[in-house]
Amino acid sequence: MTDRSVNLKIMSPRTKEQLEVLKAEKREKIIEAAIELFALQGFNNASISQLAKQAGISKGLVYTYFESKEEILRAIMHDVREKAMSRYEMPPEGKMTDESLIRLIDLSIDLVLEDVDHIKLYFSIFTQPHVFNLMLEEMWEQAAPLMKMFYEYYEEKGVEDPMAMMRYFSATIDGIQMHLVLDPKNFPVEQVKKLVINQFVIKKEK
Amino acid sequence: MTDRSVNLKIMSPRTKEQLEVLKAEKREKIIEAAIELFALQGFNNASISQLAKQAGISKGLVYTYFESKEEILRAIMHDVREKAMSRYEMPPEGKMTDESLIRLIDLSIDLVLEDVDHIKLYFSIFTQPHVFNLMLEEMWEQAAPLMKMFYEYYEEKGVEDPMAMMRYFSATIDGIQMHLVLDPKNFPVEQVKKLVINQFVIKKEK
Amino acid sequence: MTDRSVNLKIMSPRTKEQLEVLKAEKREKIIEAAIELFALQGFNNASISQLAKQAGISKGLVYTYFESKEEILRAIMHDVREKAMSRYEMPPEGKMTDESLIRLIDLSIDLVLEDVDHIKLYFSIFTQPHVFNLMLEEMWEQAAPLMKMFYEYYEEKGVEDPMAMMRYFSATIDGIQMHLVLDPKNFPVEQVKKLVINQFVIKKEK
Amino acid sequence: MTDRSVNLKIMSPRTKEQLEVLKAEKREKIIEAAIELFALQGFNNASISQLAKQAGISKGLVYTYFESKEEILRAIMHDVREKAMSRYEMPPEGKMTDESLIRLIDLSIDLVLEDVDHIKLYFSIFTQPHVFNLMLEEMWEQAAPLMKMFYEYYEEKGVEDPMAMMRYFSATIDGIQMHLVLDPKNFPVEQVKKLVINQFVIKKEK
DNA sequence: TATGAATGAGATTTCATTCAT
DNA sequence: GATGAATGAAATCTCATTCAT
Repeated sequence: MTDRSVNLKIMSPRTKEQLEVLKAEKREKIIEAAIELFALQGFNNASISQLAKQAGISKGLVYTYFESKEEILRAIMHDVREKAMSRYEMPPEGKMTDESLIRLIDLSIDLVLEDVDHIKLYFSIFTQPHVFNLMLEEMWEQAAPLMKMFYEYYEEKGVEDPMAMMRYFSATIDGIQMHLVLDPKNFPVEQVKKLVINQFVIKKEK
Repeated sequence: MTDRSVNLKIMSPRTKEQLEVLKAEKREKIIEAAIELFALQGFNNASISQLAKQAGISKGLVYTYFESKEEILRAIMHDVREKAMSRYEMPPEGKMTDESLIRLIDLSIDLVLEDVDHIKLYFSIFTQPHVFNLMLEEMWEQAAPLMKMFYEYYEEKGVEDPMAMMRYFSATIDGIQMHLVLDPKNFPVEQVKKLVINQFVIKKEK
Repeated sequence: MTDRSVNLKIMSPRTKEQLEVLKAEKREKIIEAAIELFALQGFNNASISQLAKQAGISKGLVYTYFESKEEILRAIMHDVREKAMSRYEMPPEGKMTDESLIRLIDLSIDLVLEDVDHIKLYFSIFTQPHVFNLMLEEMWEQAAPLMKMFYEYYEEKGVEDPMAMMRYFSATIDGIQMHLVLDPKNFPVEQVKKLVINQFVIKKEK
Repeated sequence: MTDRSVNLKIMSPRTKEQLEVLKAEKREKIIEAAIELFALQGFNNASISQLAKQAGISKGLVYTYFESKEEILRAIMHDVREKAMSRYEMPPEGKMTDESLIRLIDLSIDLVLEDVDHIKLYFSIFTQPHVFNLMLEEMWEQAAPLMKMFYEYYEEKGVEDPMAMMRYFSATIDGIQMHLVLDPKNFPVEQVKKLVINQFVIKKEK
């Protein structure tokens, strides 16, 4: 007991920033472990015990960084979206161009391949009724500006029903992402990319 | 035949046929309740207690009709696929035609609309890691003949990469079904149908 | 419904005795099934469902013949003792003789061999604390006259401590019975019988 | 070093050694409670709830120390045998002597008297069909060397059928132990010991 | 900050017993 | 008498969360 208190005395107090960084790092560690575990076992079937073991810390410590199991989930979901969005450079002046659209298609497929675990989890969580309702609003908020751009893009290209086209496009992308997650090894990524671009990037103006 | 005959009436057990019918009916009742409950709460979060209450029976009785919670799940999944397959008339001689393909597209969308609850459940269950693995094999078995027909269809139409086209098609359909489930009211069904048909039904042979 | 009631009318009513006999027979059938089942699975782990199936009747019918699961147990125990006692011809004038003692030793071993199932059950039930207490009194009542005879027998033979001898004897017999039950095939029955007789039947008066 | 040092004291987790000790102590506490409870109610009829109450802990905690109800049982059985064996000093050079045999007889009776609860439980568990089979093998392994010594002992003493004698002896001891457990207060221990020694310890070589 | 023992609510499942038919 | 669907209490076990250290 005394030994330990002596050790403390010689440790210089950390600055606030250092502490913040440490905290963020440990949070990240827990999230990484959670993604792997939840993706493998499902959210409900994975226990905090397992998570703690996977992260190499104690059960109790998890609750220093997260208030509840659900909060871990929310943090993961947030991260995934954050990461995805940060990679996409929004088209200048809020106007979708052919090039920007092609980049988006590329990215929406590449992101899945780079991180199948995250996305698999994303799908499995996301389709849970209870979770889905929690996130719906936040998603629409994030997606709204992009949707608007699509609409205007197809409108300008003279597509008959730009709204339907936009919906069709986003459904197609989600379908491809889902299939990628379920069977990333055999999916013919490059050929499908070409087919998507062929269909949804409209080269000639009317 | 009046009072006396009443006294003589044997209180006899139900016949086997009666029991069979009653049993099937109650099973159906439980399944219906389960679909609604699981779709609302997710499979894991719904308890047998809740299910029993929803079905208007006692907890214990559930186990007269199903051996475990998982068996209820399997029964539902089986029903969904059964129902879907039973509605699709396979193309004659195992050869996909334009008309047959159009019917398939129609049906794959109509089925969802007719029974959003079932399909929502199907998606939410299906994307659970553990469940997905359980069903993968069974699904491929069912899907294989259809996939073969697609391949041959696109091959004959002179499509450059029939395999990719087939994969693209099935991903697209799944994406649309997912979006339908998530937002059945606002999805522009008919317009999207047209777009799908336009893209995947190839009218002119090369 | 009508058919069956018609059939009833032409069946002549059974006499009371016939009914009694039928009832006793069905009881016996249930008991036989119970012995086999309980001996195999243990009393607690065997369910009434299994018992009914084994006996070839319905669950509900069991309760026409027995008030509870425990009553079945008591009936079995009673039967076992009944059967054992009925085979032993008490010594005349309540005085134990060498011959009578030899017969008793023989019988106490032969009975086990003839019906290992019953006795195995008897041991497994009997050593359950709760059951044991229920039966203790009844057993002493039954055993008391015999014990008295042993005591007088050893007293008359001039044994130093007849009470201890009597206790030793009954413990020995129970030990042998237990071993017989646990391993009836390899136990050297005849030789052990000889050893027991040698020790506990005292040929020469003092 | 006074007030300040108090403030500095880390609320640190217990060291591994401390935990090990505490854990072992609590395990022992649970086992003690289990023995008492199981001996009183029987293994099957005693519930984990009752056990937890008896041990003064929560239901859940039982599962921190034991994986299942059965494991508690195995732990008890193991302890009983362990304790019994540890008290018996095996005869030197693996050769049974008169003195060693007398000590064994003494011990096999004294052990029961010292710990009727354990042994009562042992009998009640042990005669359960399912449990008995689980333990048979382990028991024979433990008993085999002793049995061999008995055989050789009686062989050397010129006993006619050493195998039968050995079987007879072990059955007798078990019978006595059983009777001791059932009625420890009135059993004439010392006198019966003498009778056993008289019979099974053979003083004169042929 | 870090630990993991402890809690207690709740989940799934079993089963003796009842009762309408 | 005979059936087995139905009940409901209770059993075993799990786990998110708390808290003393």
